[in-house]
Amino acid sequence: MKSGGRGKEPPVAGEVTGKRPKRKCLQWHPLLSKKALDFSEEEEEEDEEDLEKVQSGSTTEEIEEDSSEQRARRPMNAFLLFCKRHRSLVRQEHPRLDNRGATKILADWWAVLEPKEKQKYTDMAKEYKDAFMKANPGYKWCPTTSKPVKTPSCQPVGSPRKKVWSLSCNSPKDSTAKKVPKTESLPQLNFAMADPTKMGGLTMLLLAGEHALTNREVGSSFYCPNYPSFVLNQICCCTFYYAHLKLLKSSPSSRRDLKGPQQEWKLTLKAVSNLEILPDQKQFRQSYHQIKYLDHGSDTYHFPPSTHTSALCPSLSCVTSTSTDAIPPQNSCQSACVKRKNKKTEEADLNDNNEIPSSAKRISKTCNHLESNIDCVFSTIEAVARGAWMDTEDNNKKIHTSLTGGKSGVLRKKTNTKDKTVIKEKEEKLDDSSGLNGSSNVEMKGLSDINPKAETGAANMEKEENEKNKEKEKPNDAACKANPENCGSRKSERSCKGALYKTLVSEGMLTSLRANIDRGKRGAFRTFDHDTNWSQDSCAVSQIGPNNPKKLKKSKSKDDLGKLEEEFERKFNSLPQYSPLTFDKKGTTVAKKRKPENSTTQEETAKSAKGVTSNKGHSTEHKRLISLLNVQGTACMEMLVGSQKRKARKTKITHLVRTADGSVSPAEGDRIPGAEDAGRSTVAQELPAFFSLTALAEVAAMENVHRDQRALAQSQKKELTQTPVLISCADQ
DNA sequence: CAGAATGAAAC
DNA sequence: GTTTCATTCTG
Repeated sequence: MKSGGRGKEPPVAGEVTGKRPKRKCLQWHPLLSKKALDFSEEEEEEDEEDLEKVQSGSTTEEIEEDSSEQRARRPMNAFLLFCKRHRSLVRQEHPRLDNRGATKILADWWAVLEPKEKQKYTDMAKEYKDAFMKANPGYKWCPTTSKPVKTPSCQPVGSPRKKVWSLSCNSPKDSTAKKVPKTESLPQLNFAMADPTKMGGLTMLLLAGEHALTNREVGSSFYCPNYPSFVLNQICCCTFYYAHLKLLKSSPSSRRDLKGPQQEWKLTLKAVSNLEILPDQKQFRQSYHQIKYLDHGSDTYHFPPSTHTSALCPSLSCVTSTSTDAIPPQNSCQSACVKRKNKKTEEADLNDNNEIPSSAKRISKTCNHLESNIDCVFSTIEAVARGAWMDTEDNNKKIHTSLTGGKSGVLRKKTNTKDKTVIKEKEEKLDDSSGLNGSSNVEMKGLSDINPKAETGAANMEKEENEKNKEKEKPNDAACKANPENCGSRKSERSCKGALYKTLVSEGMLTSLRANIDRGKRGAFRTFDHDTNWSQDSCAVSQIGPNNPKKLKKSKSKDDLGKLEEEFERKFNSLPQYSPLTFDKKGTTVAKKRKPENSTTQEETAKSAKGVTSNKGHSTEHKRLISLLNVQGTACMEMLVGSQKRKARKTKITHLVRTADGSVSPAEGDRIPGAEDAGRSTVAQELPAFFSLTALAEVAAMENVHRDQRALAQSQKKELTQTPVLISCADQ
């Protein structure tokens, strides 16, 4: 029954039931519309040229006038802007929270935000919308049913996730359009650009990815299908190491004792497998930065030639030791390949081995800062692994087929990113033809100056990494493009790098990656730097941007576009970024009983109930969970007051009947007014006692009864282990 | 790919 | 009133 809901149906199904057909919208791009430039009254000449260039550059056939308008993606509303701006913060604050949980928190934050504070966002959203509407005069938010729908694949410009925006260039503060010097031509904001403050470790990633490709013959286990992320982690440990060896090797004081990739690979394996567990936070951090230095190619740090391995070991050992027990010195990857399914099972196994109650252990683990650090590396590595692996797959049909039956984790990414990758390749070309090549890099560099104060030297290193990377990319770039057939399937190192990077960006990997790194950092000195950090952070982040970037631009014709993108980016970045503390305070004042992790708890609540009811009975499991819910019942009821959640769709509501004992049971046609709102703010006051969490849980469960089965299995499994952790975290 | 949220627009 | 779809990204 939910099928008609928000799930994106194939756009082709023109007339399903009575509902509007869903269509895939193309990201709106000013270049898609002749009118694109209208909104900024004066300055369009040069842009027009660029426009034509680009349009002719792309395969023009797919851009029909009307379809382009129809396809354009909606501009973000204020809340979405807010989300985009703050999601990473939420994720920093709640590292264990999944994205949906983060969204909930964001909603809560948004809810407690004062109108004045929201204003900037609403203003900007309005600007976006206005600009958008000018560019797409007849744009229909919800496309009319009759229009023919095109396949999603025919997106002319840009990847699904890479957006270029255009809007009038007034600052967010002056909501009245047209304050800005019109010399600023069409401003464009590439909204999907990775947050410049989160671009760290790129070179590292790219090198790793490179290695994954170039050395796959050597490490034959690379071909292992069904690669669990754990194994990918392993691989990337090696990759990591290799990358740095390589760097060492190429340094002036190059060491000649390594001959060829084979030996290097062996050395890497050996190094990785012989590591000891060194869960020392300081050491880890140190090593981490050492690696960065290395990666960065800085001369300021030299490993003693004979001890470089041990110098690098700590970080590696941290990674490997968390992810696995001792690895056999040889064939570590191969053995690992069949060993474990994923990181989580992995953890479980570890816990079992140690005979520590898993919940207890998790609790302590969760609160362990060291884990944050490790996690951040894990994330990094995993991101690399996925990207690299994907590229490898792209590049090699053999692999592709072998992987087809692979595990969902890997596969998902693959399929998900594949067409995107193709599109991006296209886009890349397009950028070239329009002379835009490198603009993003330039922008990145410029924007990378916008570092929050929290950023330390590491950030600077990363900034420089970006520069370096920019230069590194060029030569191979040409090589890639020389071969037209390469588009869509990777053939060169560079394209792999590029694809890896782009994949990371498009998937938000870099953001989360960097967020993870920050998370690690923050975790390390959270106690003392938290407050000060955030107190100035909000606006400090924003202001720095505008100055530097301009100088960094070298390309002339793309200067405008680059500038514009930059302008948009700046604008977005200039949106206030509120400290989690702010919301905590607000939260306590607005809703007294709000708990830090309430959203999570609720989510878990629903999850748990969902999983349980599939059993059709009130198992002990069920009882446990219900009681667990009731324990927090009061608090949760209070918590619900704070946020104003959207009413559930009627079609999604399983109607409820209140029974004599006050519990709620589902019934088909007989809904008590307000029952559907049991979880909503307004009703909470009116029905304080009747709708216990048990009831809510059941409601949630009933509403989800028809949902996919695999989620059930998953949640059933997970809730058992994770619920206690979440609760405990709420208290910390 | 679903989904978590809010909001704008179109039914 | 209801539905769609913008955002992100985990499961």
